[in-house]
Amino acid sequence: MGTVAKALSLLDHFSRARSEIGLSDIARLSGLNKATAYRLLTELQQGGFVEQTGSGREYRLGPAVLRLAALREAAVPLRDMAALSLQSLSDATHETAHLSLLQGERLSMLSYAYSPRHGTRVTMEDAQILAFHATGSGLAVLAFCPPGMVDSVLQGPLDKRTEDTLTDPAAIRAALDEVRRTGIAESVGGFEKDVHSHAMPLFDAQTRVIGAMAVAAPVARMTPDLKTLIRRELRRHATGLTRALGGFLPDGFAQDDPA
Amino acid sequence: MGTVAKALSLLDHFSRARSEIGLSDIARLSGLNKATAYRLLTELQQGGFVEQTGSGREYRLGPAVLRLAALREAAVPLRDMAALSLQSLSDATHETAHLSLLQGERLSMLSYAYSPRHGTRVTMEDAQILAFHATGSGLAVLAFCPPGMVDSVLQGPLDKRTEDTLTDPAAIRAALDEVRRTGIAESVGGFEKDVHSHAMPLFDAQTRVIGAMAVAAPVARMTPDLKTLIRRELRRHATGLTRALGGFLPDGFAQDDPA
DNA sequence: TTAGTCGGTTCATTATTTGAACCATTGGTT
DNA sequence: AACCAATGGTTCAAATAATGAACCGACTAA
Repeated sequence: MGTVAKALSLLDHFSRARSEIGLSDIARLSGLNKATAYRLLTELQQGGFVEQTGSGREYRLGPAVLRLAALREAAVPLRDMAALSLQSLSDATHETAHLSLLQGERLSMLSYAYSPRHGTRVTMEDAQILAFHATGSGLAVLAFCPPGMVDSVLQGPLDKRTEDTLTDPAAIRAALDEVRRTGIAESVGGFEKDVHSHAMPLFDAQTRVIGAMAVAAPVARMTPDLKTLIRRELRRHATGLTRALGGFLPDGFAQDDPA
Repeated sequence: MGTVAKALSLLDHFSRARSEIGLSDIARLSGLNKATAYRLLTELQQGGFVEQTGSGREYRLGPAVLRLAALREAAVPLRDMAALSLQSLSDATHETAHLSLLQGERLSMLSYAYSPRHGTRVTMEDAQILAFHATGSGLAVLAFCPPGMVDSVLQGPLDKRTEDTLTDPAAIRAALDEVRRTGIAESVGGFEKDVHSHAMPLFDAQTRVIGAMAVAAPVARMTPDLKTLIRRELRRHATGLTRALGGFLPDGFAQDDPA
């Protein structure tokens, strides 16, 4: 791993749950020597990517990321387009719609939209990391990843989030075949016990998968009719967003639900 | 300069005007060898900080910055607080209010608010970089920087943006003394010919300057009464925001306008 | 054809990163 | 008060990674 990659990887240890991390902790978390972590943090700090808190001397993400995000948004108004598309999808299905992006070997929530229709709904946290094997979005993305990355993910630890989580690599590979056949991934109770989610991958201009759009509904509410509606709308919206971003579905991508 | 700092500095060449940059260009802009730039970009790309466009093979900012910005916002809701405060300041003065943050040795726009009162108004671009010597915000920040940084800025090239821009280091130092005396910086026509701006610095918990809040009005509209109003409201809002962020004004900071 | 780009790659030389050990402080325990 | 185990930060010889001139093949324009 290059020095730059190490420095950037330090940033990955920040999360909603841990927004401030001390030097020794971050060294432990990253497996780097304390002196190394210190030097890297100092360089990140000079660039404004991290800063030290007033109270303790802990580190947290700095203001530079805000500036870059503003520029990214201006260059590629993905977030805005995603927000529009998700709102429309959520309105059409009356369920929670969300969108996640593939970043390296992680899948993270970008944005979501709720429907006001039902009192109960699946709630989301943005910037949350989604497990590949336990979520519809994860399976949708994995099904269209380079084979090497599938291997790498399946070799990693596969958390058994609920009793219904798929953790057997062979079973997961079978699920991926099914996703490739239909173009849509389903996960019932794999992440949260009562959540039924459908997801479809999104692609860039080289037909590489960049993330997934999904609809999540309470298991109790899922009926054959709702399922049909969700699949149709999800397909329509995800295809539209891929196109809007300048991307293309890969050749042979399943265009219609099997009859 | 460390390798990490070099990599991060590549990201600084992206702007609204240049959202996509080719390998050779970015090597030229940064003064790095093409091979070096390539390797750094590759590492940044693996981390999701840049990505290559579909059409050409040019680079642009990647999705990782969005995720980090979301986390930064969650950890330090500065942007939200700033937006509220700016709106209030703009309502009170009926002019454009804006806020910039110091990042390393650059000052960049975070956010702004317009007043609907007047047809003509000063318009802003966010993530814009502000020159220290040519803007009210820049002078406000510089007046409270460590001396070393003032020297470093004054040694750099001082762009003559308009015929009224201060470019003589001695004149600038005199202006900084005045800012320290009153707590508020003024710049008339230094950045854009017809803009009169007032700015006050913002501070963190260690009383280090972190940025500035400013009000920009057309020169034609500036009257003694408006000036008094702006100075009073700016002082009130900037002090309030510094406090809200957990910061403190330095000892001896001018609390009231000289009589 | 020629000449000048471009993105990307190679490899011997060189300069940077690395990490064990070391401070000086701090906060808790006995 | 003495002690212990943390903390953030620093040092320097040894190990490793970064560097850059030259090169490649693919384009484009003249």
